[in-house]
Amino acid sequence: MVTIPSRRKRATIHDVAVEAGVSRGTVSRVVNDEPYVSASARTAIEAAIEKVGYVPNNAARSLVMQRSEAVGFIVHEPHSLFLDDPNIGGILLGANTVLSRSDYQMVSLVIDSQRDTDRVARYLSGGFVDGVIIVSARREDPITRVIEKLRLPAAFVGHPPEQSPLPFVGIDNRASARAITERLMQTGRQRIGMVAAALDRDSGADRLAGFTDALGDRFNPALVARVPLYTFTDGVKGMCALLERDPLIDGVFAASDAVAAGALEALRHAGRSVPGDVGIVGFDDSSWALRTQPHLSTVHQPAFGLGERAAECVLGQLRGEEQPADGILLETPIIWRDSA
Amino acid sequence: MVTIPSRRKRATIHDVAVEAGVSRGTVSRVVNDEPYVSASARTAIEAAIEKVGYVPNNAARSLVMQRSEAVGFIVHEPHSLFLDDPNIGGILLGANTVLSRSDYQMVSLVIDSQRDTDRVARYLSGGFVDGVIIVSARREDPITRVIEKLRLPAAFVGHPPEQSPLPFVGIDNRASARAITERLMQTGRQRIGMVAAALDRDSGADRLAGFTDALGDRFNPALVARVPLYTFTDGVKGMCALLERDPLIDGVFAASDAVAAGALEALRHAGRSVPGDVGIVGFDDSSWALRTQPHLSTVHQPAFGLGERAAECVLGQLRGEEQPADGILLETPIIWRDSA
DNA sequence: GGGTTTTCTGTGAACGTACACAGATTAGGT
DNA sequence: ACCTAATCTGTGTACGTTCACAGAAAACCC
Repeated sequence: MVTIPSRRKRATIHDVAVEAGVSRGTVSRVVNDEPYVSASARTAIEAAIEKVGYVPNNAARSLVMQRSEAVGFIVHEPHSLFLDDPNIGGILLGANTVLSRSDYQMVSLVIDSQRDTDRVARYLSGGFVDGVIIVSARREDPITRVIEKLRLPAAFVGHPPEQSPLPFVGIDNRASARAITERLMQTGRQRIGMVAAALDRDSGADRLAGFTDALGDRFNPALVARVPLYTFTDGVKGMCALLERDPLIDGVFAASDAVAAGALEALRHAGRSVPGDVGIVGFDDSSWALRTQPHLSTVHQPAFGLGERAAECVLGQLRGEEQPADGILLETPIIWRDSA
Repeated sequence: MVTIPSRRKRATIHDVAVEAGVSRGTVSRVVNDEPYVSASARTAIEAAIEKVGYVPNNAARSLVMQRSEAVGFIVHEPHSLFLDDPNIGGILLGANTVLSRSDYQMVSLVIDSQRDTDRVARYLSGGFVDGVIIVSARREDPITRVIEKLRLPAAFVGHPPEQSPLPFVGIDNRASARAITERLMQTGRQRIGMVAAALDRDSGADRLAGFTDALGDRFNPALVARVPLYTFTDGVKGMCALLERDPLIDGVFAASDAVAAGALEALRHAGRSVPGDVGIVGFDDSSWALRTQPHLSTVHQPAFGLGERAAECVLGQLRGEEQPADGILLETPIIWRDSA
């Protein structure tokens, strides 16, 4: 009868040591290429590693080293973020680029339910990551408490959580909204409205605030349509509402590019030309901006840069450097295209 | 002089034991809520855990348990996938949903460079994950070899890697392309062309093959425009090429919804009406499909379902169940809207 | 050739947990 | 009151590394 070695155990550093006729210590030195190992020992060990198919066990390593060389990238509310938010991919890649350069493994953790929250909290607590980057749409995030309690090096991206000492990297939504609204006013529009979205989030509220800042005395509360989400369909609805309230409206600031695309659709339906009858500007400079006809004038959101800076912030903390208590705000250039 | 406990060491199970006046074993039983522990001990231990702020160390646990309760989700070529591929988010959420239900932590690993490939390979080797789901656009993926060598439970999603025994979950691109082309033919179109994209990938090549299958004798090689990527801009280019070759073209199968959106743009520019002059169908049923005017008739790709099945496949292997050697193909219903 | 430095190697302890085992206590049935 | 069974608890070992330390060997200098 033949015994089937259905699942052979993984080779350990000890197996390599006996195979090469040396001690564990010497093998360890070769694996982490430290000095003070003879040429003969080195070649023997390398051959042995190849022969037994040795790969170091990270769990054991991070247990004794007290670190994992990994940084978590937490995405909360993925339904809205992954499927609608065009920035998330850029942030992710920016963060990965920086972490990769320092040989940190980025692991993204998706939180999609209460169960996920608990599990991710356990994961973070368990020493599987040395730091964490959080992209959250929520003002108050239960995972924030866990991170604070663990004193885990962290960085928020997008906008800061309420009442949290954690550092963050973001953009100045209010100033950017003000800037692009002023630019729209300079085109000579007289009746400017806004489709404001996601007012329950900092970003949404700030964009509306920037809009009113820009209009000053000329602000007309009736020309603000409020919709729940940064989506195409909410853009359609919001624009329809504005047209009903003022058929002569000639300028619109949409809270996001997706909203702007929806507004464009509503205007087309209503027989208005853009930018002829109505000038419209968006926010994000996402892939939406070039998919519409005409292309959108919008505020560029430096997604990749946000990811990079967040990663640098976490790496800095890992190196023991003190980080600025205030958040970092990145520049948001205005991209002027054809829609206004 | 006051000593500042700048970074207090994390409490261990041993600290809890001392605090509660019991042994490590009993604490362990409480933490993993096993039976055979008295009510008094339990309350004392729970209080002690709270007091010293104990959180179990996963690295130590997975070292002794020889498993990590985590499954990797590898995304290769994120530039094209995250930013253009509308399916990735759905796959990710589907996989997470299933894994979450079994209390597995899903960790996504992004491969964006050679350096990343090596690091991810080390990460997988190191015992940080018990299994892996791979979403790759590449036919030949270096990470595949690593996984095979490690005998790590795995599942490919999208389409199978070449010459690999690893199980996969996907759709039948060829049959789906054939089906929707036939549906387009049934609308009475006489001169049907295709904007074929990404012919270096299985999906791209299969979609073209399905198209020629459907046309049979009526296939006209001149009416196939080949473009490199599944993108909007390539769609514009491809459609322009088709219009040049046959100005009377009245039906188009676009290799993806993004390509179809580009084609629509080109047709609008050329003054053709859709679906009046030209009928057009896409592939993916992505968010593009409802953003265009008119909405796209397309092949629905069950992204969420693909993720679910891939996760189930990996979980099955972890439970020791034998998996079907052949891949699993999911249904792809045709969604008929206004563009044809 | 003796002493000092440099290079190389092996050993034991530690990291924080789970688990098997043994021992102690309590409960249950005659 | 005794025996058996059930319940509860503590101890030692193992998981696979890294690191400090102690020696051994080689190299170098007067």
